[in-house]
Amino acid sequence: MNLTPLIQSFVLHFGEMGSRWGINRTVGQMYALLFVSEKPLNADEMAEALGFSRSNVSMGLKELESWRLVKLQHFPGDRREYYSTPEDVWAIFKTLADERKKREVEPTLSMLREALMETPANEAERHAQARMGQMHDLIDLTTSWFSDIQKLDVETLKKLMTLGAQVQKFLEFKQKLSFPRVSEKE
Amino acid sequence: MNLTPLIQSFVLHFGEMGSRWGINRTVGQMYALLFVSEKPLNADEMAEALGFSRSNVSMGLKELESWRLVKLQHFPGDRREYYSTPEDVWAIFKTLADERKKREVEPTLSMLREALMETPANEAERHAQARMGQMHDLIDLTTSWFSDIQKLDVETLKKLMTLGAQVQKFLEFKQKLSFPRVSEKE
DNA sequence: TTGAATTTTCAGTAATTTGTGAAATTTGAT
DNA sequence: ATCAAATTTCACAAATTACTGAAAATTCAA
Repeated sequence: MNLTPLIQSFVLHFGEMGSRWGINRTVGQMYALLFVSEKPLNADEMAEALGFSRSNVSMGLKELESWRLVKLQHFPGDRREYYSTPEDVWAIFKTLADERKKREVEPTLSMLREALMETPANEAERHAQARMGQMHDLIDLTTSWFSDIQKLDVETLKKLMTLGAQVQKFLEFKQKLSFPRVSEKE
Repeated sequence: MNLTPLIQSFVLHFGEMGSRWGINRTVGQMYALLFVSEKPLNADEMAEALGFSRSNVSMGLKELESWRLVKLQHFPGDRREYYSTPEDVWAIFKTLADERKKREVEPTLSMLREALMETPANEAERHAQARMGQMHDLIDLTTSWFSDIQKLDVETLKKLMTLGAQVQKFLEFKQKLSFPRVSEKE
């Protein structure tokens, strides 16, 4: 791996983290390399920089494309394909969240909903369904909220986050508007 | 696996999902089994229900304990250890988030901060640092916001989520308070 | 069309991760 | 202290996943 120590440590860390999140280590490294690269890279450059076989890079890029995490482009007079990552880190984050939602959250919600349709055969199943219901509601609420939030433009999102737990005050305020003049209890 | 089809499909799905998130499939299944179980289970019961070896269950439980995802308890006159999951799904979610933050997010932020301290040796490194800075800020903002939000009690949290993107209105409102009487342009 | 450049596929191997059974350790009742 | 019950450890085997090189397929310029 002929990268400067600075970039190398980033690439290696990212590969390591990737593997903890169910992403192949070398794919994580490829992504990290593209992320910090000044200019788009072709597969040979990546294979060379990371010390992987050309075919491994090809498969890794396919994987990254399926996650919509890389952009493909061409340069005039050069047949090779050049890859890069979007510049906007928030956009990247959103893409990743969307894709995980589609691949993991939605199938899980479907499975839970189907299980909840069944008539429980005994007390154990009745209890299991109650638990699945709790899990379903948590996932459902969390992810719909998340996609709501995602629709905000980045600047609004940043403001919201910077505000942090202050939002609580807003909720209290809203509460008062809905039930004016009610005593302070609760 | 001598479980009813309803419970079995939940357990299997959960194992599958676990493995996509970097969690050993059998550990995922063990967790799922405990999650839907009416009463705490001991290791032998789990091994029996899931068809795993006793030693595999032992290691899986250690793993789950390290994530603080299971509760251990004893019953009078029984030396064996019984495991269960917390009843409150939101509490479970928070534990998981805390643990992932500690294990993955914080080390990543440290790595990024260290990289950002270095003096860039050339233009490529300068650019890489800029990118790492962007990533650092996103992770930092997102996670501090998340831990702020997490501090809210569950009821408030639910209200907030139910509100969804309406929060935007709050932000606009706040904006007006900070700069009253300024013309409407952005 | 031909053929060189480029990318993809895939069968086989390598590496890693997971699971097991037997042995060792710990626990607690007597 | 002793011993059986319970749990943990760990070396090995099994299973899964990742990587490679060679061959096949695709692309595009001439």
